[in-house]
Amino acid sequence: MEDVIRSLGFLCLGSRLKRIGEQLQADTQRVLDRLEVPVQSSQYPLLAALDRLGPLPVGELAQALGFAQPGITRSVALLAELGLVEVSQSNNDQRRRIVSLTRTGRRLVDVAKRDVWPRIEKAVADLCADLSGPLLDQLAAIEDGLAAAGIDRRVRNAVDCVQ
Amino acid sequence: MEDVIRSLGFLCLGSRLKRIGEQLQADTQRVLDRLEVPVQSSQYPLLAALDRLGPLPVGELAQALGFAQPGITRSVALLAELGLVEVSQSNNDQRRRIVSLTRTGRRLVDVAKRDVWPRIEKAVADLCADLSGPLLDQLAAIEDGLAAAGIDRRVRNAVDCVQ
DNA sequence: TGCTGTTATATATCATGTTATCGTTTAACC
DNA sequence: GGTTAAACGATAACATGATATATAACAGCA
Repeated sequence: MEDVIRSLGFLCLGSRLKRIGEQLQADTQRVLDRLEVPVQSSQYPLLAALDRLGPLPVGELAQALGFAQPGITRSVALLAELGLVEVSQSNNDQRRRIVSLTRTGRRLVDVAKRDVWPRIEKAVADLCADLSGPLLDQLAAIEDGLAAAGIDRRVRNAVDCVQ
Repeated sequence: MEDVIRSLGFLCLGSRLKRIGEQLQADTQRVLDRLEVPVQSSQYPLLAALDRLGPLPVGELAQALGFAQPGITRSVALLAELGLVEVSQSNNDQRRRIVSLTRTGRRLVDVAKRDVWPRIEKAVADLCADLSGPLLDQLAAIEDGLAAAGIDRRVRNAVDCVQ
């Protein structure tokens, strides 16, 4: 059956990018599920931002991640519920709420940086390794590659290899 | 301020693709809003699929578009409410519900194909025209291009040019 | 000092994708 | 032919993005 989104080319590029992005997130989620980490894959960018940049107020976190502020507020509330981040009032400006990693969050990030993120990054990099040429061709190659073996399977294969 | 998603490269490729896709859809939506077309940009792929492939049951529509079936069921209900598609029972299989364009839907698609889609496609194609090289570089160029002038502005410029 | 406008965050609501599951219809097989 | 399995689509519940707007705190100036 014809893949209409693919056939339509540039006209539906937005839908297509979202579709690929969602598959990547879902695959990554399966990797995390197997490792029994209690965080959704979509929350990791926020943790990584705090790791890289240190404690930040909500607005700057939104800016650093390129998402709208209400989404960040929600993510922060969720991660605070899990005990991974905490929020403190700014001293000199009562409006600002500074988000920082808790001790638990710090530990999770350190473990992830050491054991998990490199594997995922490598699997995605492999998927995109030999790509060249026009964008639409590269996207098609990624879709085909994911259909052949998702990120979770690529990570698992690499892990199995080590063991 | 550092763009963390961009800095993380392949690790956050999923989030990044979704982010770009959403901006493209939002820009396209603004073009449609100006033209006072009563359909969300994300519904056009479904209409285009019916246009290309003819009447289809829900499941095959989902397959052709590469989305999960419940999303298609919802979109079809929405477009039926707007009078753009209609649903009829299959003769030989009472489970299948065949979706087809109504006369109004047909007219909308014909107008869009003639007047709207080519402009959007051209604006997106221009945005991606000179790209080459590794995927992440191309994505960065697209993000920069969209920040400089979104799809809606590129379409408007082209239209203004004609007038 | 008190009014006014701006900024930072929270909340409400919507859009659009997902998985899991249910009821109905069909098909397969003894 | 009747039981069992599979297929189709609807529904429920959730995830994660958006926009619009309300609330509270700050800043500037008469």
